[in-house]
Amino acid sequence: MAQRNILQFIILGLLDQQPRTGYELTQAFDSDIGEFWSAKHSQIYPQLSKLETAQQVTHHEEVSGEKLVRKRYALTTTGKTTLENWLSADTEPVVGGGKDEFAVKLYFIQRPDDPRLVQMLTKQGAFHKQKLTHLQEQMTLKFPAGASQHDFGHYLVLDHAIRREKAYTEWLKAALTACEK
Amino acid sequence: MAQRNILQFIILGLLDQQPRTGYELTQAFDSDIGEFWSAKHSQIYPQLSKLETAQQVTHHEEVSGEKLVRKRYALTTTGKTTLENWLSADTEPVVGGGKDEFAVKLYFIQRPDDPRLVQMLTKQGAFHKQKLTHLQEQMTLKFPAGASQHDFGHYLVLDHAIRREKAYTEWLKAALTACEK
DNA sequence: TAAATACATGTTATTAATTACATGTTTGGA
DNA sequence: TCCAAACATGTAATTAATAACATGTATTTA
Repeated sequence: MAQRNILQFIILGLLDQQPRTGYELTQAFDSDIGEFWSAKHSQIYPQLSKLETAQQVTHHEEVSGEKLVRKRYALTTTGKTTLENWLSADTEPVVGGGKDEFAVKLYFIQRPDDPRLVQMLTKQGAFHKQKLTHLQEQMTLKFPAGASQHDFGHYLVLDHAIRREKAYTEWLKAALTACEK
Repeated sequence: MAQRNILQFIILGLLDQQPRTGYELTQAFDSDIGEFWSAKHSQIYPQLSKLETAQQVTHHEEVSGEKLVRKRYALTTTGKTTLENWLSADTEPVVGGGKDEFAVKLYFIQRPDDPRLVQMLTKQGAFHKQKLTHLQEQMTLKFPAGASQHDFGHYLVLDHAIRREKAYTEWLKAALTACEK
């Protein structure tokens, strides 16, 4: 893509929650936030450098063990301002709702009796059902009492992800029904 | 990103439906298929050239009016085979469910009483509700009798898009309720 | 104690995608 | 008949993102 470098703001947001290392930032994209954004370490480390050059973040070095040096990054006041500005700015809704190779494939399979359809739908269904289960487990684990006062954003995105996966599995189920009759 | 050049297969799929010009392919991404994939003409024209070099497509020239030359592309048998192979191949489900700047923003707004929340949720809600309505109109327009034998894939992705937008609006509504109490 | 795995940080090469540049034609309406 | 909008096709510059390259440390476990 060629977005407006949203990654930088996400990094600022994560560092606002708590100071983190590049490694920890990378890990963050493997958990909840990964449902709605992703980035590899090869994108994160250079971005951290740029943010530091731009005075948005600073780091201090931590030594663990004998020689391992870890760089823990934190927001500067400038960085905090940048983050707040982004959070307060209008978010233009993305028109095309993301990319979905599977959906596109189905688009090109015209006939409901295509021999490949059932297997395709079943397989994807299994995957998304499993993912849904995992997300629901996360929810009961992290928010056993429902929406919380602190961590409200976290609750919202988890709920979002669950609803999305639910809708996805239901779509697959309906599709399966529609092509079996 | 750096996908496995899925665009090429989508172009093949679109050309399999009917021969098209680069311009018409571009337009295709503004309609239904645009819900699950997008591409600009600056990506399409070069890709068409590559596909032609690779013998996947051919074109013939049409003259309209005095001098305007249109290139209408069609699949070769090789191209048809490539397409079928792609359609038959396993589709690995994408782990991270796409990117959503709005969702990420909410993630960083911890407090449910944040003064920005209501406006944000309301605004996005209006957009997605409108989009949902538009999609539902498309559905009743194109498939007044429900799922069709021909054009089944088209029906599926429309249904998919509708369910997605419905889930999105319901999430926003629930979020609004949750942060207002 | 050896090996495997996780921790940790970077760079390089390549691909995917958008934005902007560039040019011209056709059609329909004011 | 002029003008705007849609039609039509390309290229160039830049950015975003992934995959692969590269290297080394710390911890756990067999």
